[in-house]
Amino acid sequence: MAAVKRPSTYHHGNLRAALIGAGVKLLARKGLAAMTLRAVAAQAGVSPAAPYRHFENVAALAAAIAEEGFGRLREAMAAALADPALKRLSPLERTGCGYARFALANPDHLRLMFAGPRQEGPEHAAAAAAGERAFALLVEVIEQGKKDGLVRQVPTPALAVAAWALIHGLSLLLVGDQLEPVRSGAVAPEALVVSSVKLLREGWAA
Amino acid sequence: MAAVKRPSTYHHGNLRAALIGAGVKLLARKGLAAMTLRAVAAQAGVSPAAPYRHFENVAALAAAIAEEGFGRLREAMAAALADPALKRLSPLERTGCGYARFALANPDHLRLMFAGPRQEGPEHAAAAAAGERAFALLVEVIEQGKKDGLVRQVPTPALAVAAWALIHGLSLLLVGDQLEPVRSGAVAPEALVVSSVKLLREGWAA
DNA sequence: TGTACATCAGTGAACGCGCGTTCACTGATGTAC
DNA sequence: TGTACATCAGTGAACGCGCGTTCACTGATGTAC
Repeated sequence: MAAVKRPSTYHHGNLRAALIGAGVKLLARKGLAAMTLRAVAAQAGVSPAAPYRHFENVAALAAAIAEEGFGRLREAMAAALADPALKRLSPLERTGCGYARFALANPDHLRLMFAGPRQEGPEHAAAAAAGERAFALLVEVIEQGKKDGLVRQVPTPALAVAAWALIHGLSLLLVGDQLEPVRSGAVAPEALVVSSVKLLREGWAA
Repeated sequence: MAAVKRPSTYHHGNLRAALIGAGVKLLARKGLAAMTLRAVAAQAGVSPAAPYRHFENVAALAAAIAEEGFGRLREAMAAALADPALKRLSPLERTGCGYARFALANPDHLRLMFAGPRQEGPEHAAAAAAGERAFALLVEVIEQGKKDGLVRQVPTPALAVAAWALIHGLSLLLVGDQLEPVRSGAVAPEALVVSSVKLLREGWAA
C-alpha cells in the first residue's frame, strides 16, 4: 500500500492561497458584504487569527483577492479572444465579451476589484499591477488591430480608455441589473455588449 | 420687533429632508463607509432612533439618499447641456461632461447610487424612478440629435445604453483613480470625457 | 538513523467598538369645545 | 380667546451582534549533531 500523504490539520500548507480561494467562493456565494475576514477564515477552516500570519490586515487580504480577480479577468478576455464561438466578432468585440462574461459570472468580485480608491501597501500595489496587466491586453488588441488595418490611427491610450470605460460601465450596469431591456428579457447581455462595441466602432455621427 | 420664528429643538420640522441632506454631506466629507444610520442621525442633530419615524430601516434611508443623487445627476447633465462654456461640444458630449462633473464632485454619492443590486420597498422604487428620469434626459438628447441630423438612425435605446455605459464607466474609473494618464496629470478628466464621447461619435473603424 | 531543539503557522479566548434596531417615555403641536 | 386633550415626532438607554484585532499559547515541522 502506498503511504498516503495525510495533510496535517494543524499546519495548513498554503493558507495564503486557500484564503484567497475562500474569499472568491464567499464573494460568489454570499456577496461582497459577507466577505469579512472572519468569514474567509471560517470558509478556509482556520481560526479568525490565522490570516494575520499572511496578511497585515483585512484590507491587504481584500487586495490579494482583488489581484486574483484581475488575473481571472485577464484570462477571461484572453479566452474570449480565442473562443471559436465568437470568431464572427472583431478582436475588440471578443475582448469586450470576455470582460462581460467575467463580470456576469463574478459580479461581487468585480465590485471588490473596483471598490474605493487606491490604497497603500504591497498587496494593493500587486492588485494595481494585475489590473494594469489586464488593461495591457486590451492595448495589445488595439495595437494589433491597427497593424491589421482594422483600427483607425487614433491614439491608442485614448481608444483603450474609451473601450475599457464602455465595457466596464456596461458590465457594472448589467451586474447591477440597471438596464431595463435586459431586466425585461428583451435583450441578452452579450448582445448588448456586442451592439455597444459595434457602436463604438462605427460611431453615432450621421 | 418682529416675532422671530424660533424653530423648536424637539420637533425638527422636516427631519426626512434633513436626514437626506446629512447623508449627502457625510458622503462628501467622510465617504460611503462612514455613512451609517447613526452618523446620519448625529449629523442631523437627532438621536439614532429618530430616523425610524421616517424610514423603515437603514436601507430605505440609503435609497432615499440615492434618489436625491439621481436628481442631482440629472440636474448636472441639464446644467452642462446649457453651459455656454461647453457650447463648442455636441449636446451628447455636454451631457457626458455633466455626468462626469457630478461624478467627480460626488464620488461616494455615485458609488452609493450604483451600489449593489436592486431592492424592494418604496424608497428603492423611487430611487430607480429617479435613475430612469436621468436616463430619459439622455434619451431626449439623442432623439433631438437625430431630428437635427447629428445622430445616425441607429436604435435610440442601443445608443443610449452605450453612451450611458461609456460615461458611467469612465466616471467610475476616474473616481477610483484608476486611469494612469489622469493620475499622472497628463490628461485632465474632462478632456478624457470629451475625447471618449468624440471617439464614440466617430468610431474606431479604419 | 535517532534525538534535541529552534522555528513559526496555527489556536482559541478575549478585547473594545460601532453598528442597526427596540422600547417605554416625553413634550411640542394643533384641534375641539 | 382659553383650556383639555389626542397626536405623534422626538429622546435616550439598552439590546445583541459581528466585526477586526491582540495575545499568550501549542504543536507540527525540519535541521543540527
